[in-house]
Amino acid sequence: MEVKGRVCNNSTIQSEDEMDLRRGPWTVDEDLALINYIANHGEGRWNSLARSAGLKRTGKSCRLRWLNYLRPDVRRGNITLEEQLLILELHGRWGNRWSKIAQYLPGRTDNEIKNYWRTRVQKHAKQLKCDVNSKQFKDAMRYLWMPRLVERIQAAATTATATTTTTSYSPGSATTTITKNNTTYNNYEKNNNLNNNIEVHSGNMMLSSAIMKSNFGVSHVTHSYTPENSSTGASSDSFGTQVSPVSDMTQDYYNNNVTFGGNNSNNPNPDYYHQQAHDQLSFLDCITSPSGFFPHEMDFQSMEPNTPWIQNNNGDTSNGFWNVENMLLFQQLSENM
DNA sequence: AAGTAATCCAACCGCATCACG
DNA sequence: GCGTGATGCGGTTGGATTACT
Repeated sequence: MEVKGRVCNNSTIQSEDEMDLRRGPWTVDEDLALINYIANHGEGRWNSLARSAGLKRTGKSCRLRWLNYLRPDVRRGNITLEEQLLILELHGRWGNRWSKIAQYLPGRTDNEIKNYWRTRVQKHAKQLKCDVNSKQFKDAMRYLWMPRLVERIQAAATTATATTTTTSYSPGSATTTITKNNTTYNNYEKNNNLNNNIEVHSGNMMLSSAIMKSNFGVSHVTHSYTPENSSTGASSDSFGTQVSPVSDMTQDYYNNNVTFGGNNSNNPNPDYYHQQAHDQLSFLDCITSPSGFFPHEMDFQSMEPNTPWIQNNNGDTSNGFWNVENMLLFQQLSENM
């Protein structure tokens, strides 16, 4: 698809390049051009970058493509249960502040989170015939959906085998420790050393661990994690593993064989995780949300994991979450509030 | 197998804010 | 202080894919 650029209303004469701007899906060649240019010159100054790289794209388009797709630390694949839980919680706190929420889900872009919210969460609201921002729906999320997610995370954690990664939680210091292959990493600071393969997010796990501890008496979680094929990695929302349209050279890039700015850094933006570490939610923040995440009256601990309202016929608990029984429970819940 | 509906998500748009001369 | 360009953010769109009939 090739679309001519718009003529500015001030009628200034546009250069040939500006008049020939491309729009629509990016080609592999364009991706490679952008990747190569950023590998050699770094990112920023997107308009001039687009011109210098020989891309007939706007700077905006280049920036978006890089940030949402080509950046090496962009995480592909399903939104995990932990991530779902975190998104629900953080959205309850900040609303549609997608970029802010994305800061707490390393590798996830604001766009991806926004899409998740619009497609999955709003779908549930639609099924309930209520507004996604209504108190009714927020309560349903808080008292039905989120506890169920916690249960499933716990279930996945306890049944996991072949563990390569453990996550522990230290209440006093609000520190999450990740251990992989006998190497220990603390919080985000060393996340970059995980070579983009291990994808445990301490922000998520801190929240999840905290909730598990406070609601289930679990103080230490051992968590097996294989992003594309694990009980927690596979979202109950069924969307397939995405294959990036990349060539061998791009694969080299993903395998960290391309250096950035000649400094051998795998991450073009080394401050990325430091910022997240700096903004990290505290443990108390996590378990004491402004809305009162788990009130004592709600005894989720005693809930049977296989109560009918939790599962549909397929055992799927997300897409089919709002079945008839859920609706009834939801109604009862609404009436009691 | 074919047609249709539903869903997903990459990309675009407009607006707000920031940085700089 | 003002103008301009760059950047960032949230909302929306539309093509591709998947599910359903």
